[in-house]
Amino acid sequence: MNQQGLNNKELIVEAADQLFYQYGYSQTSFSDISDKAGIPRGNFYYYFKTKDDILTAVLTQRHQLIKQLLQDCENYSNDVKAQLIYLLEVLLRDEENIVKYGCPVGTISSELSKSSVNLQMQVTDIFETLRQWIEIKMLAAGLAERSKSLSMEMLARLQGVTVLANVYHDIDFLRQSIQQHKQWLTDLLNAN
Amino acid sequence: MNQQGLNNKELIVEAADQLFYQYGYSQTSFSDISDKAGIPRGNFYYYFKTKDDILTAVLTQRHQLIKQLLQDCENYSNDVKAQLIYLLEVLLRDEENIVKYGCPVGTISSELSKSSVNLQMQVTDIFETLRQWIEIKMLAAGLAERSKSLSMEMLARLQGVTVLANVYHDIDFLRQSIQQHKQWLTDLLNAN
DNA sequence: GTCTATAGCTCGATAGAC
DNA sequence: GTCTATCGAGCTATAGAC
Repeated sequence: MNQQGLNNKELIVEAADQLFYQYGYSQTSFSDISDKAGIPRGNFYYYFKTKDDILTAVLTQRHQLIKQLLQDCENYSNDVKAQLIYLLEVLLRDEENIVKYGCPVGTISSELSKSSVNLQMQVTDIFETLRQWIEIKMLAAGLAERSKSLSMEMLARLQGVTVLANVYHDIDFLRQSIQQHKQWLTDLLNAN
Repeated sequence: MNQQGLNNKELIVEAADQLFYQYGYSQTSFSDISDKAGIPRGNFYYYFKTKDDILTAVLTQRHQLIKQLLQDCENYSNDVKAQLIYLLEVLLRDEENIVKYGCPVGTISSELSKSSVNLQMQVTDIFETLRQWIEIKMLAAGLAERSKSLSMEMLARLQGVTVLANVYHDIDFLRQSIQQHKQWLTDLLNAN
């Protein structure tokens, strides 16, 4: 256990999580991870058999984080509109990194769609967790027959804004788009 | 010159273009390119000094293709709305590959934002060519003060839809979203 | 211009001492 | 559980014959 209360396995996952986000999965080597985690290379194989196993652990951690954020939204308010708007803020809270490296889930999805089919499915699961939560909220707001397509539309808007903010490294565009998205949600939910 | 009338340099760029799209830049090796192009590895360095030089040539080719597509839109119609709708169709024409590998410009942008800053700028140029063309069309449609933000919004929509179609490998979602996007354009331009 | 051979390096993964 | 040493494969890039 170190100062943050993480054991070696958790230290490896934490270091890998950051490096995979900043440099991409295939561009991150065991040496990079071991340097950052402060754990010798050879030691890794006691905890993980392959590099893919490390990515699986990282993706599981990101999935858990998303579930936690959704729970935070539930705790934040009882009002569906407030919950959805809060989700926006929470997901795009880390503005600087989004502008620099894109969406932590969307970019790894993009990378994996060009190589590993197995791991790609794990990322789809994360999107599906988010999408289903949004769909349920749309249902609760009385938008029954459009709930599925609206959940997809909301995710697509988020991803699109993130990609462009990353392309142009434009934090102002990101902020303005969040405001527009809030307005879209407000119009959508008030009209019902 | 081969059957397609391409010289060796063009053959390399063509093979690299496809492989970078399908497997990503860092995941594509010289061997992969040489196998596909049918040209020995060592021969590459007569045409390109580094792997980055090949990517630069590929990005230049993709940029040229986008410029050609925009010219096709100009030739297709004199009506701004028809031109913008035609652009949508042209950009998302290759449905199968978009669902499998994402946007050829957006995904390389995502990969490069995690590594090379120099090459990233070349991708931003491609986006900027597209965006400026759209902005000019919005201006021509009488949407002067919103033309810049509308051009960004249109690109963001396209990217978002592409990312989600790729995440879910859902070609129907892609098609439905194009229809929605057309409706958005119609409402926007008719209201003015 | 075209090709073979290979240098020099880094990679993911393993073996085995402690 | 922890660590060092290292393997074998693959990588980008180069040298030099033809």
